[in-house]
Amino acid sequence: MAVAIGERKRRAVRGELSEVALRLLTDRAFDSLTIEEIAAAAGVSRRTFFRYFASKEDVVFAFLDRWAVLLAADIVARPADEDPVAAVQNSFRQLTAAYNDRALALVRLVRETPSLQERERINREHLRIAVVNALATRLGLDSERDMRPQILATIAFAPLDAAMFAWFGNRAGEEIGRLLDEALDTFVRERDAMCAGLESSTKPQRRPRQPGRQ
Amino acid sequence: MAVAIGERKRRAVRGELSEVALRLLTDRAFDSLTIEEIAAAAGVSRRTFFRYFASKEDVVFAFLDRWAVLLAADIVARPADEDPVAAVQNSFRQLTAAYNDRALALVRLVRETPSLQERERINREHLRIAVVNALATRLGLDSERDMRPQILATIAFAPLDAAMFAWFGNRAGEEIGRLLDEALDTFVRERDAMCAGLESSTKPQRRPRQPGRQ
DNA sequence: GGCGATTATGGCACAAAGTGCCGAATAATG
DNA sequence: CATTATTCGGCACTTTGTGCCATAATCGCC
Repeated sequence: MAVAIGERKRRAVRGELSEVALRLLTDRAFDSLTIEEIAAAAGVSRRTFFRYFASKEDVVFAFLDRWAVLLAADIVARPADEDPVAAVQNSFRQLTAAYNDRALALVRLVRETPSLQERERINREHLRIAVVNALATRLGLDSERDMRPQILATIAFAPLDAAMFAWFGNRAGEEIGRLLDEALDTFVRERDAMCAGLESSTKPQRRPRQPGRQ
Repeated sequence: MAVAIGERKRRAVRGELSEVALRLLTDRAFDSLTIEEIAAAAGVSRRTFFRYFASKEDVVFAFLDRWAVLLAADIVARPADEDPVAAVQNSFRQLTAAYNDRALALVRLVRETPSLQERERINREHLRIAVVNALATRLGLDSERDMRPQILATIAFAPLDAAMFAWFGNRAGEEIGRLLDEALDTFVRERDAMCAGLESSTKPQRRPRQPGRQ
């Protein structure tokens, strides 16, 4: 039986398709580029394209997905004694530092294409879930029953989100690492005011029963 | 000129379309339901459907969008002296209390339909942006230059997200208000540990320059 | 109420995504 | 070389979403 060592060839074709599509996308808008053209430029048929990518968006995220996987893996692999929230920060800092120009151009493309933004949102959600599970594992908690991993993940992402948002917005020129520094600084300096306000205003309204589980 | 008091009729048709679609969706899966059927059941043509809704998803979110708008408006309209983070909590608590069964069934539908989940993500993003702007206005800050509104919004959403996630997940039976209480409680009790860990681990690594703005 | 203008509607055609199916080319195995 | 599995290409089909135009409903006005 020809049991398909074609796994190697399959990768090659997939890479070629990505390559061609990304090259075409430097000139054209994502929506105006049809799969017909991508397939033709790569020398395969439209039908074959769909055997390698489930959708037009996939051909762009073939790169970006890898980045997210890398980040998640790095977070999980960090030393167990490191603070979980800090671990997320450090992994992020490390991977953004290694960002090459091509990935940066891709991020730009995603930012100005609605259908790609959707995929990015899904990616972020997956990443978040991965982080939640990683944090739960570190703390020895069940993320299905205990809310702490969820809360911790949100806290960890807060400075990241703020930095990314500023970068995507009107501060694209600045370095992402510096923006993250600023976001962390803001977070640390403002935390007392935040928590104080939250505490004083919600507690008198309704006394939450103490959750029984430890 | 027939300047179209048809605004009234337009609303009626839109409502009818929504009504019909939602009724059909109690039996059928979202993906298997075609616009052709919705239009036929409502007594209009497929082409006319697209004059009232831009996509099949819109017909579901005609209801859900209103809820998000209400929440955003309620947050903005809260007394100015109330703590911003607490304001978000209280608005959310108030609106979820008024959640009727239909909206609940809709949320279920969204949860089990990928294409609708996508729209929900967009909704959340819009809501978040609205909250950021509302917080910026309260604090007299420019959300384009200052990261504090971003950070505050994330903090405010953290317990909400945790509560919603638990509710959507394996604790759908419990009351959403109680879950929010638990999330808030967790947040308040854990905040010191979180911030301590974050501080000690990031600062020695790279000293962020103090941002100049006050 | 009738008439001209505006607006909504329906039908048609069309592009493009995505999928199922089948025959042909291709490559591995004996 | 022959067989057999796998991939590829082409074709047809469904569905979404949009542009265009003729027709029917509606409105303002006389």
